[in-house]
Amino acid sequence: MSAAPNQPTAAAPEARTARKPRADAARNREHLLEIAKLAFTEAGADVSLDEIARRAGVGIGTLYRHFPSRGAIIEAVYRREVEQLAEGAERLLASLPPGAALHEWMLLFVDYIATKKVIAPALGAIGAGATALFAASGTRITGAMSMLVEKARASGDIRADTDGEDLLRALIGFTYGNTGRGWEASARRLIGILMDGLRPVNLAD
Amino acid sequence: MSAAPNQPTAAAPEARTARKPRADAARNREHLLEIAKLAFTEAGADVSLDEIARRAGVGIGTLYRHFPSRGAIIEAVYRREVEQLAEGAERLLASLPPGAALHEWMLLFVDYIATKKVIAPALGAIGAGATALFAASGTRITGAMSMLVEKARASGDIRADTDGEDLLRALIGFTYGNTGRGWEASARRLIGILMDGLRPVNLAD
DNA sequence: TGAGATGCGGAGGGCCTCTCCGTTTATCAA
DNA sequence: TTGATAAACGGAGAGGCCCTCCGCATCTCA
Repeated sequence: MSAAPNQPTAAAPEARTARKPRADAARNREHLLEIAKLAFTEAGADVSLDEIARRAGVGIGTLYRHFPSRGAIIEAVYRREVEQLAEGAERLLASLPPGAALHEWMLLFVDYIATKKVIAPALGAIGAGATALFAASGTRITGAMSMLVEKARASGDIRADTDGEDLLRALIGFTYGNTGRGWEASARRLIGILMDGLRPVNLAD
Repeated sequence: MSAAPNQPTAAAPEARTARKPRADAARNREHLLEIAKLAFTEAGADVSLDEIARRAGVGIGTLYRHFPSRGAIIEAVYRREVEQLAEGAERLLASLPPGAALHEWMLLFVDYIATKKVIAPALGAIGAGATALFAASGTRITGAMSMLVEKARASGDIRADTDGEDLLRALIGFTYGNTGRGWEASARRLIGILMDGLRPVNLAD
């Protein structure tokens, strides 16, 4: 390969993502992920990709350029869920008192589990890499939870002896075994009770 | 229930299965399960059913009469694995000293996990009932393990303070997290070490 | 041994995944 | 502003898979 400089003359603004994603392409990609998540949760992990493309209002070719296989789009949806959940912690902390942020974030967690439940089997079928993917997402989520708990303890919104990992285990317990219809409502109720229990001991009472 | 005798005149040999499975049908069913297990473990849980039928040397219609859906055959293979593992405990106890039987059975367990790893994602996709199925199989396996440990303790082949559930947890630990190539060999080595550690304390040493 | 029940095989319909390529559209230099 | 050009779009179609259906073969029992 010769070293022909086929780059543009000026140094392009590299700070975006890679080089220059066309505007419509970025929009379509994001929109596809949004629609795909809805489709997966509503109709199960084996929705046809034709249907996702149709619902998103794009051609099937467009879907396949962005996600070259069924596994790729499932994995992308899952990654996006984890990312949104982790970012949600920071967003909530910026606009709410730490205790309320923790409460809201645990409710977000219920939605996360809802999609994870649907997607996990399909991801498992992909096989290689799925374990590593789950491990990475676990770390990301543990980190978010730790940050929330730390801030809420520092502000005195929750008891000083609260442990982030304990809380995460409780959340998993609230959501994981439940298979019946109302499991999401049940989980939300339990989160409310848990938050009540986390209130610091009030010496004035 | 009234006692209307719609049975054949003589008391038929009911001990087989239900009423009268035709010989060739029973043969085909068993053979299909055997081939299906091989196909699943070799080529993953998404082998085409056409291929399973072809490998088994029967028509696709035959496969579908015995197992009306993809889920049905996967579940049947899994049930058969559990059953063979549980029966293996009794078979081994009948032909070996209890300690050796326990050792051999734990090696069988490695094979069981190997197929379970492949099949679990596909079973998960079936959704309803999968949880109950796993629970039932867990009970069956725990029972087999308890029996083996009890006999081996009674005969003095292993230490008297051995706990069956501990051993099962150890086995799961040996096999579950491992995803790399050589995990089966590793598990077998660990089982050997575990058995060494289970030898009763020899006062004469 | 023969009649009827039971099981077998595989062609084919319908759906799904993924590829390929002509057409459309965004970007950028002049 | 205006072309020129590279990037992205759309959808027809190939190939494969799941499952059904039904005429034929085989087993079972009187």
